[in-house]
Amino acid sequence: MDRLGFAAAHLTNLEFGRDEEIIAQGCKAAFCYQVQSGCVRTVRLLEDGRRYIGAFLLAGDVFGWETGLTHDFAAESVTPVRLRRIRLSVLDEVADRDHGFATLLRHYAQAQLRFTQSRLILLGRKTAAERIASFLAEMQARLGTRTRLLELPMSRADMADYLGLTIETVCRGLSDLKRHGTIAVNRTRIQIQDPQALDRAGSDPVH
Amino acid sequence: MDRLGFAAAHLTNLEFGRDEEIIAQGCKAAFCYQVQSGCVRTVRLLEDGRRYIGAFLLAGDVFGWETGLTHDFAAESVTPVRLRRIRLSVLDEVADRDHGFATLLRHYAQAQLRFTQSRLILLGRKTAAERIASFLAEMQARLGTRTRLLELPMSRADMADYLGLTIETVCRGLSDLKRHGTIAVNRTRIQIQDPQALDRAGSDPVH
DNA sequence: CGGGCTCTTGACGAATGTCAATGGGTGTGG
DNA sequence: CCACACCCATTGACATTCGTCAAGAGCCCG
Repeated sequence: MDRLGFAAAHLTNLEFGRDEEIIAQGCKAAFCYQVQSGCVRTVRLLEDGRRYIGAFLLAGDVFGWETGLTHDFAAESVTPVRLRRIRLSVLDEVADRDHGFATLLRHYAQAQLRFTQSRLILLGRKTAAERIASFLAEMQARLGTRTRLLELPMSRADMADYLGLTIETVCRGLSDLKRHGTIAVNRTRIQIQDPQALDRAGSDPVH
Repeated sequence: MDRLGFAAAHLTNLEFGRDEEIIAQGCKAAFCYQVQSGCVRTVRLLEDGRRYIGAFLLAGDVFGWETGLTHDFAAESVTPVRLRRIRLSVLDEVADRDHGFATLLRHYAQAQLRFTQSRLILLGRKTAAERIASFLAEMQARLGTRTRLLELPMSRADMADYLGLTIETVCRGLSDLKRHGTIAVNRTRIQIQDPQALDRAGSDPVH
């Protein structure tokens, strides 16, 4: 999605601090956003307070474009973030004029769909321990650290709501991995000591 | 996706019986398919035999197009089905020539993504009873029966693997709804007696 | 140094999975 | 046409996993 840049005249730069609302749940969809730096979460609340996190967005990721008329998910900053914003109507116009860009958008949508589908199996069929291990593997891949030290941007509560678990279960899962010597844990700092054991614990058939 | 028809020269019609394999998991992606009649499921297996169903496809639905190089999910017929098949490379060509079709594809991908995301919250945060009620409501909407009689095409095992539950839990959930007078059950025939109670039981914030 | 976070751990309970037995329908072959 | 067998659905008893509630520890910031 780097070619978003060529519509530069229509881009607005924005900044948010920690834990601020970027998009309200259910509001009318007008803009989409690309993360320049920092981390954003998409959030959906049920009436009784249950919370679910649809995605964590990192530098380069785009959100808010998959929407229909309204945003089904809210978007909030996890860390301080810098964003670029573009009007959805402009995005559509550009896609109409520029074939290559339209193709890019379509492929991006397909990739997102594949990613989301593989999360379904995680939530539908994996145990708590497997979800946690998969999550750490995912984050290591996405944060792109060749080193084995992960600096997670999000809290345990965010992890829990992303994985369909509770805070306590996430803690226990991390502690188990620690006991087995697979990782070392210090708050949001995770040292991966045995990557193969981590992959095995996540039991990901693909990736 | 009805405009698939205008590439008629490249369409192949296919038929399958009950429980046949249409696409093998992990095979190279060459074609995509549209359901003409009947029901198809997409399936993913973990090594230890756990099974997950990604989607049920009904008449009009398209599958196999969201793929990268290989199909992450297998596709199998639930009932006897009639399908139309088109080569993915042809689909891309048509999208390159025809703006409107490219836009259609993109919007279809976005709609699928939104649907899949709302399934994440179902698997991540809903109880067994809520999942079952949501499923029945979904099927009623998709089968488009104005009457309140549902003829489910799939077995309890399929429902369970779609909802991230076991067969037994699905049965118990249906029995509970029956006890409350919300539905009547006879195998795959479901009579919805109290649609409002069903919606409440599913606690869907959107839709 | 103290207050308020978040994280961690333990004890317990509830929801769901597992294992097993039974029942009811459907299809097939006699 | 009937009988049997098989498959699927259902139900019960029990086990396990995960959530809930509660307490305490560590850390960050004023």
